[in-house]
Amino acid sequence: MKLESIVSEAVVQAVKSLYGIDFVLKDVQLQKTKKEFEGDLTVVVFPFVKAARKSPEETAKEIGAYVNEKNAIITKFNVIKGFLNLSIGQAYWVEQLNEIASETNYGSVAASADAPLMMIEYSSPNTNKPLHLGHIRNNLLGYSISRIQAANGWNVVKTNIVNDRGIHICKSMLAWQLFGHGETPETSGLKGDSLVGKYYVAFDKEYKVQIKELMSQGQTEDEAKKNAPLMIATQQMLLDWERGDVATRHLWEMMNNWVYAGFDETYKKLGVDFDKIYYESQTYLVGKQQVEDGLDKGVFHRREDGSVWADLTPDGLDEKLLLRADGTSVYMTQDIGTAKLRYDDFPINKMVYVVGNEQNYHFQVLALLLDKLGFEWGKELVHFSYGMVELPEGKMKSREGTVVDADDLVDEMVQTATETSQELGKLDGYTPEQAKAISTMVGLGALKYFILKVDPKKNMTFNPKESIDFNGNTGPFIQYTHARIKSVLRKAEEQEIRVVPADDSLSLSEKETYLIQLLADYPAIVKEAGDSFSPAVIANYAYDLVKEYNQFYHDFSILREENSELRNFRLLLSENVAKMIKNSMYLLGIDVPERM
RNA sequence: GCCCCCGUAGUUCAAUGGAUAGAACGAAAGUUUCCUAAACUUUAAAUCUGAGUUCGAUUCUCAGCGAGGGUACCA
Repeated sequence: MKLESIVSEAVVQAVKSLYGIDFVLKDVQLQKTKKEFEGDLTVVVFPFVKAARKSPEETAKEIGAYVNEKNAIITKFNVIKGFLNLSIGQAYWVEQLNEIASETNYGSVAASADAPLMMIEYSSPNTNKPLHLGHIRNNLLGYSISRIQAANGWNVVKTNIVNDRGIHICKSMLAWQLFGHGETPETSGLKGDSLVGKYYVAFDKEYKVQIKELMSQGQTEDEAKKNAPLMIATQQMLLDWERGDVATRHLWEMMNNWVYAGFDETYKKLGVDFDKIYYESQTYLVGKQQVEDGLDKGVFHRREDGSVWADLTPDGLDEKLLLRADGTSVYMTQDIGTAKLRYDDFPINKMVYVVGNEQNYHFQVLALLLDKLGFEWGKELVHFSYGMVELPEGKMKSREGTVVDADDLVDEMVQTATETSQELGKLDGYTPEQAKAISTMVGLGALKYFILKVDPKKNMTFNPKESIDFNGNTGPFIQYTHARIKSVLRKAEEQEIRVVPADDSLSLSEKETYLIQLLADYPAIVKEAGDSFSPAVIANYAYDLVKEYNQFYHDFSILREENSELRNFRLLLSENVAKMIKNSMYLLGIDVPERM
């Protein structure tokens, strides 16, 4: 049984016996005892003070004395104000360590065949420009949360909806037609997605010129935006695309294929993947059909100009456009169609959308619309809403060229890792392939950890001028600690020291028992990360563990310890710290090296 | 206008309503005949303002100030 449960139960029993009041386990507030006080686990006794009709100190003392006497694993207690600090005997900790050591995947719940299925959508790029830093956060969060939910016993299907059609794609296509002179990735040497992105920017540049011109002729800004020849041509192109015009489709296919090749490279570089990819071009018609069905059912209405709307004012929201006056579909139409296809394809129990918080409203609406259309799972969808990545100057804007390109950033990180390794002489004597593999791991680790350690709900700032650190609370710090432990374990092996279960007659330091306590926390951390959709919980845990271990490593000898039982214990402890580092980094999608 | 988020050391991030608000970077000072110094130790440094609820508020409520996002034919 878990320590927390044992103690909670003991306290409930103590309160009942001492004061005759019934509390439930949930009422017992437990926390790790702060470092500056003696003890392992602290009970907050304020909730019981009223029932006890005594001062907080007295109540704490009485409860402390009771649980100390009745429970063998509680060996000591002390009281400070309303806080009851309990010390847990080390026999318990040693037993815990042996148990942790016996399970390779301690803390993970394997999914059974009939486990519920969670589909997680992430990435969801537009095919008009390359991926940038915002997409990196999305991809890393989506990938990590998939692993975390799998570790919590879910069957997970990772999915991606590629927004491969629509007015934005037509902009790139039109600009390429007008200004491209037949340029291809091969002739330009550019990555396919970058090439297409170049024309998206070119479109915007020319569009702005046209707007300015029309405004100088006396049109308002809104009129000019509507009447600019480029915009009219783009809208025509979208209509041509929707009615299947061969030349338009051909151009579209060609340019999208360039983009896919580019995306594949970036995904591979980031180490993310998908089980099932949907394309908007294949789902939007299903969406349109769903909207038509909604019209028939009377849940939507058509305006005089032909546009279709959902009236959400009874739900406290606005009216929402579902089909434009010209009959073309919008973002929402597509999402409805995609949802329909997904639920036809998979027995989904929970649908998760990893999408930025700028779309909170969109998903509020989507949930309502799906519900109105009769999908019983509509209201159950989870919008895993994460914050924006901002630059010190503010938001990134792809049209203004202030975005941080995903490929460039990864390359820079790996480059910095390579240089740092060389400076420190860490990779001397390694083959170039080995050195490259380690630098890649470390560079990516730094980037991923930097992004994932932040609470996903919060906006975060990234300063491109200051490179991401490799010291302190960073991925490389955690990777380094793993490599360090592995080095010790290799040396132990060379000395033919076999690591066996620990002996409970040892005398352990506080640092050592605290490390075991941290290891034993892992299952609860994995659960919390899953419940709250927060890889940051895992990241912070790993950092705490590693920080604590490095202090231990500094203060104590492992291989040079003369007492062989103690030496064995420390090796076992180290081995399991390494295991937990590796397991927790796995949940973040970060690899850890054997040496660095 | 309306709706939603956010405001913690110089900077980037932590803190289920609980003890003296934790880290990291940066700044200052130290640790290496010793298992990897990408480490360890020490110092200085913060809850936007004002009320309220509470035994107890960074956390909850209200008001103010400041920043960001959304808001009906972009995705």
